[in-house]
Amino acid sequence: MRIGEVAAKSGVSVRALRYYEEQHLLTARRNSGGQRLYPDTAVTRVRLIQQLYAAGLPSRTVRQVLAGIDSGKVTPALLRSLTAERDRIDRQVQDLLTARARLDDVIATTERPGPGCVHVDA
Amino acid sequence: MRIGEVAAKSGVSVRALRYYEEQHLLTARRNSGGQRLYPDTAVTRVRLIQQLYAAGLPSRTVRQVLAGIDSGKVTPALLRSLTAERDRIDRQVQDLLTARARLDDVIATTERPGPGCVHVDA
DNA sequence: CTAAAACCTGACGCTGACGTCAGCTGCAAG
DNA sequence: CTTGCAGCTGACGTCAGCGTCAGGTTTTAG
Repeated sequence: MRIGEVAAKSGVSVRALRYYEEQHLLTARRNSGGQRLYPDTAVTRVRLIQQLYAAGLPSRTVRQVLAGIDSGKVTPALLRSLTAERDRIDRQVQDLLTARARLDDVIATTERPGPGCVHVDA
Repeated sequence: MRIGEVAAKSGVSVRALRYYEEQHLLTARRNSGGQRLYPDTAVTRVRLIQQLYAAGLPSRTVRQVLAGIDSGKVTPALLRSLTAERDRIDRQVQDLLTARARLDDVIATTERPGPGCVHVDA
């Protein structure tokens, strides 16, 4: 597969794929003309990269995770890093739910008019 | 209260407070020397700002939310904006939980050794 | 064979929420 | 009075994940 097809199938831009290569997240063979050739598994790998990015992992950590998966073994250092990220994700989910509740407060004051009084305390 | 105390009590930097003023999220009186003077309520307001930022709202939207709270009324346009943000938050939480599950996969392969086989499909 | 896609490598631009430095002023303490 | 921290206003730096040209090559369709 060439880069355009991988981009289409994985839903990211061609630029992003080249960026991933720069960051050593994704490698590709080259044909005689210098164009990148990807195996079919690249599509899933890209989707995984996107998911990890969506979780706020920096490319450095994504690289470590992928290295762990590729080698089939996870170093203790990576393990600590992963559990730390997992905990961070849990906190972030809590933050999001808190903010969500705040938004609902504001939304509710409109739907139920009257002396609009959003709880702003602590 | 002067800016340093607000920063300490709300857990953000002095720079951030001045930035909030630039963005019209937070106003302050000035003393004769030009220094900012904040009411006690500023601390709670700053925490609210932080929570909304943590949810990924851009300062433009935060400004609208604060305006809505300050005036006690929410315009239909803001309401649409808020529900859109709320839906975005819901999607983001889902993404985070998905990524969290992936991290758990990787973590699990280590704790239970063997032919390490993380599900990377779709 | 030729035109049009698709691909290539740089390299600069963008966005947002601040960090940080420079150079100056205000203010409370000894 | 003076020392020294706290505050002030610009204004440029940062970082990440790409977007977007520019200018040239390779592949594909007709």
